[in-house]
Amino acid sequence: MAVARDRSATNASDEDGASEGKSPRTARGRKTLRAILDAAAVEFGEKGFHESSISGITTRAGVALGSFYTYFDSKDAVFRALVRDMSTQLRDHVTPLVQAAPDGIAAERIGLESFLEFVREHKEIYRIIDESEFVDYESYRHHYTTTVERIHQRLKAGAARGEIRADVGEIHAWAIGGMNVFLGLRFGLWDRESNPREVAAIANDLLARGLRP
Amino acid sequence: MAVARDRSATNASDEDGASEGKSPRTARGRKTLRAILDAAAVEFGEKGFHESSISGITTRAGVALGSFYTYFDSKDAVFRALVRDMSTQLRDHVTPLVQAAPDGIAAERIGLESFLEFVREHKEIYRIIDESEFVDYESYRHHYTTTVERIHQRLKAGAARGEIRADVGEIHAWAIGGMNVFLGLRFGLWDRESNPREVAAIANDLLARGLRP
DNA sequence: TCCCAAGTTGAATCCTGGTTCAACTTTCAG
DNA sequence: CTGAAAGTTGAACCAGGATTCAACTTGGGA
Repeated sequence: MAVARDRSATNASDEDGASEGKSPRTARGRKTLRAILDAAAVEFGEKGFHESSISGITTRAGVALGSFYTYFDSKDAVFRALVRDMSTQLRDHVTPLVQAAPDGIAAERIGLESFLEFVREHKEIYRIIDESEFVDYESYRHHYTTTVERIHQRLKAGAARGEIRADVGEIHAWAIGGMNVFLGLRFGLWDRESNPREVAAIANDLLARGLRP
Repeated sequence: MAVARDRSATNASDEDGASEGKSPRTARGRKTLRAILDAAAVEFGEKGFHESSISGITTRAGVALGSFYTYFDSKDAVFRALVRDMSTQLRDHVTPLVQAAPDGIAAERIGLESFLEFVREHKEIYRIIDESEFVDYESYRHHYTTTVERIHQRLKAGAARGEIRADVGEIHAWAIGGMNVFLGLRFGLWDRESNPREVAAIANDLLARGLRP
């Protein structure tokens, strides 16, 4: 839910979610921006981009309609900010857990398991990321490209350590990425009962034999 | 491209793509309906649901704006018809090829390969199916549920024949489904150079060891 | 304390595009 | 051949909602 988290906000560039050259200058402004971003996450997650309205966002945020335009240039702009933000939050949740994995194969199991957990906590993620395909294709492409690239790097690292077959490549990485997204949809979003650990274990078992050297 | 294909149009229910109780009664009407559906596939595929307009569709179809409402109740209604149609076309392309596979593992290879081919021929499919998540969630859920269910059935059949591990289940099916969708996005839609056969072979090799008894 | 930049406000503007409808044309059953 | 049903037409209507803007408020530095 907390969308604009504390960051060591470098300077007045962007880095916070605001549009180019619209960063808040005071504490009051930062508070308002955060309220708008959080409200937008809820509004977009609930209704989707097109059904959402700026006034819906500002009402939720408890600020006036016009204040929105103090921080964002357009409806598209908040959405873009949100996609970047969700993408970052997800990465920040998964990365440290994965890095603590004992080996390359387990890393993928933990990656999936922590992804499932994340989805349970943030049901908005699918609607927001998926809808970026239509609102801002660049963000969409960027999200999946970097996500899969991270998987690919992990696989190569595992291969270097001799834990994974030497010929792993991009195709394997995309296959794993897709597997994760679908399992997240089915067992993270739709079925909130199943146990993420079990799901991840079963999927990982499938993968393990295929990935071993 | 051909969206409303010949069907042994049973009666005046729906079965063709038109809205409830709006089926054409004459040859002229059927021709117009087909033109509208084909145009809608192109328009939606190109611009997405919200950027598309009814007038854009009717212009492409070469008919007047009002004629649209002779066959569909609303913009949503054509979209729904289109999702059902793409979903059916895809199934009809893949199923016979898969059924001719020598064994359960090869079936999945051929399933992926033929899916990649289909995507190359129908770039609209991703935009249309994906956007149904926002326009008509039921259709969206239905599409993926039935698609994965088909994979699941194949796996179980393979298991019964002893070609696939006996404990295959829904999780494996969703994993494969996700893998296919992502590989389709990356190597069917984005990169139109790569060879579907090779991609499918590599992905299937990953799977094979995990699926064998 | 005073002042100005930063921030807030919400009514008014503007525009897009879905949907309606009444007049007109074509088809085809009897 | 003929009339009613089916189909066609596109101008006009209308709602929703993004964006603008000029007046107003706040807060912190000098």
